[in-house]
Amino acid sequence: MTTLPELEKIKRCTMPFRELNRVLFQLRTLDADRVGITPQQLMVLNEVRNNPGIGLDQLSEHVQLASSTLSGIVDRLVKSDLLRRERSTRDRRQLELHLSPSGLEKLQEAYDPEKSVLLQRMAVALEMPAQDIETMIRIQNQFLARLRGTEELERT
Amino acid sequence: MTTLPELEKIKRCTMPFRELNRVLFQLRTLDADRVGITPQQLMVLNEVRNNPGIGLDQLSEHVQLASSTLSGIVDRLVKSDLLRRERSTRDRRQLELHLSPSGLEKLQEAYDPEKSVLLQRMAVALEMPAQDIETMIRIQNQFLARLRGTEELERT
DNA sequence: TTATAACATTTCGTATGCGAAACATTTTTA
DNA sequence: TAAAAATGTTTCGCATACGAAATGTTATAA
Repeated sequence: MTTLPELEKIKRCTMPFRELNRVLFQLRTLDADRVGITPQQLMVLNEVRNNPGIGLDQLSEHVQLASSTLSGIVDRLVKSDLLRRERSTRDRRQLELHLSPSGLEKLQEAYDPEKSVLLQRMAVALEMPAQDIETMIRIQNQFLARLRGTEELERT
Repeated sequence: MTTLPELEKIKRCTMPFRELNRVLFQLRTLDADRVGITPQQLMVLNEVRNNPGIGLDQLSEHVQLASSTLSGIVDRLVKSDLLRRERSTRDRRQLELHLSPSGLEKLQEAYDPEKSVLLQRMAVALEMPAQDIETMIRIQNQFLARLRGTEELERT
């Protein structure tokens, strides 16, 4: 059986990851609530604004959610007139997602730099030394690669 | 409006966190499926095994889930005879959770070091230089503190 | 050219996951 | 001592969240 000290080490390594996702969710919820959508919807709107015409499979990679999950979120956003869903004429399997005018407005209101709690807290977080942030990301990606069993590919 | 480069930087910093949680979930799912429970149930069983008698509010902190969420997960685990739920005699608001014999057995089977994908991949990940892991955790905690607006407390 | 495989999305069933509200209990305040 | 506040848990309503299966479409193999 894996020893308790080993389990504690695992715990210690993985807790910051769980904690950060939770904090992000809560900060995003503050902005989302203010404009009457959910935090996941806000995240999706933001991602579509940054990648107009994106399909579900790509969006899935960008936001790290299953495509089945995204299908439902997108459905609700389309029904609320915040997103437009089109089929690609080149490949009818593929969706092309776009923000609607009211979706863009909603996004701009949520992420108004003077009101957005998420953006303000992120700005503070990103004031950390750039070298520290780069180091953290580098080690995280190495850690991830090992967990995935793809560590060879990350050795650069 | 927050500039695109700033949004991309935010994205770059937060993606590893989302990715790691997803990978952890998927690895835990492999172990959980093998013994017929869900990944969250497995995580809760593990935490209760390491903290016998723990209550929901404490458990909430340990696993970073809302107590309302945990209430449901515990309910299902009790119904499956994998956990025992008792009320504290000192404070009747407080639960005291314990693994049942079959819960312990299920946990040991899931986290059998020779079968557990999560433990094996974690072992590989933890073979990274200890200094790297410490550095990652330190910077993550500083990042978290800033996001929470409690960065003063982390300055040591 | 046809059959098979792969891809992208949707649907389904079940388990989360959250915050707010409700309830019971304990602690603190007046 | 009684009222108010705080704590711990449960319930509620709704939105995820996932993997598996189904569906339609495109690409590849035979």
